Amino acid sequence: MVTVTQQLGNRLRELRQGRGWSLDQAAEATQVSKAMLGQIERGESSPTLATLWKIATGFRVSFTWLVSGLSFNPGLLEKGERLQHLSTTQDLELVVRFPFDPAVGFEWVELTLAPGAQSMSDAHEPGVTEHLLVIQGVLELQLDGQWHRYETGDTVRFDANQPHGYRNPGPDLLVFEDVIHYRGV
Amino acid sequence: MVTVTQQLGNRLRELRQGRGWSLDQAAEATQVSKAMLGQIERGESSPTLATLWKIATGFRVSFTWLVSGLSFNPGLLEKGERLQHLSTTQDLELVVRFPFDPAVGFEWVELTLAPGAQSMSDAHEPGVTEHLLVIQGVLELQLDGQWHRYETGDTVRFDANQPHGYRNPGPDLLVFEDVIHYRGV
DNA sequence: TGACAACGTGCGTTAAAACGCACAAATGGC
DNA sequence: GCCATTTGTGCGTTTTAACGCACGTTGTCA
Repeated sequence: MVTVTQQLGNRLRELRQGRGWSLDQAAEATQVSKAMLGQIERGESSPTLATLWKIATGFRVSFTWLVSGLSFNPGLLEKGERLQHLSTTQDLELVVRFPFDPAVGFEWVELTLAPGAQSMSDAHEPGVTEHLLVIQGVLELQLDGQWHRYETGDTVRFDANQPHGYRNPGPDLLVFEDVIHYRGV
Repeated sequence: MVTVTQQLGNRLRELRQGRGWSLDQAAEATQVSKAMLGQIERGESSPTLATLWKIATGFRVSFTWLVSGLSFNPGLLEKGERLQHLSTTQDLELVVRFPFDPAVGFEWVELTLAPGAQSMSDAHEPGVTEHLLVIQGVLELQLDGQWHRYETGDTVRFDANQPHGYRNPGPDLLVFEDVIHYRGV
């Protein structure tokens, strides 16, 4: 598990050593104490926006360049390590397979609906696209006020910027995967 | 004088209100307390990298998008407001006309050398370019081990990724402007 | 118009970023 | 081999980010 602060630390250390600067020199150039710079390089501190800006300025590097490329990198996932049961009612279960990660721009959830269960959703913001894959049972999806039927193995993609809903007509359990992509990149 | 934190605050408030979210909703989505979100929006707080990341994640927006476009904006400069005398020896003076700003990628300094004074500089990092304009006196510039002569009104641009030096052959005072551009954008 | 809920801000507390200083290891002459 | 300097880390203090709670305001519906 490599955290964002560690990534930034590595990047900063490479930048500094690539120029042959000592922590003292970097501290003078950036007006950030060398103790703090050392902690940031070691990933022991989560710098504020102000200090990030001072670092970028001191190194004559654009702020965007300094922080670009940072990504939430969970590394290899242990089996089921990050499963999160967000909401559990009697007839609906939502499991987060992969939580949202700004680096990839989507989240992956799995929904399980008991026979007869129904889940309605209001319109999301523009630019949100859902990708569904039915794993088990039968899914009925409402779009434009009309219900569409999908069976095991079927896939469907739709713009979530509209009211929509899922239901399980039964008689079996319904399980489907949902990869939700958000626009902001 | 619009600070970086204020810019971020405005951006965040637009993002939140554009979605019709309350501070409570945003706090639940981002796992950042609404008091903190309020302070950030008002530009009263300089959030850490970790909270910036949580905000981007909660809003389903890439981190880069959230912080891109931030720029150091000093607004209209009062006459001589930001003059900084960085080093003052007997025969050399350096005045910072415009400190480095990541938004534009350069800094503007003015150097004054007494007659006979000389200043040698090691190679900078690759991608650094200096632009000189002689205001007063005669400048001699060393490049590739060879001295070149420039008089009042002359201009010269060179790659600073090499040892170079300035000297004033006299007999008058030498004054020249130096716009130093750095690559990282 | 009064009651109620929702919204944003202020306040006191806690956790942690940031600083200055000093120490230990590494480096480099002479 | 020894001394002087430099480089990075650890420590105690100060500053401030971040939190939970409560208050004043605003708008809405009965």
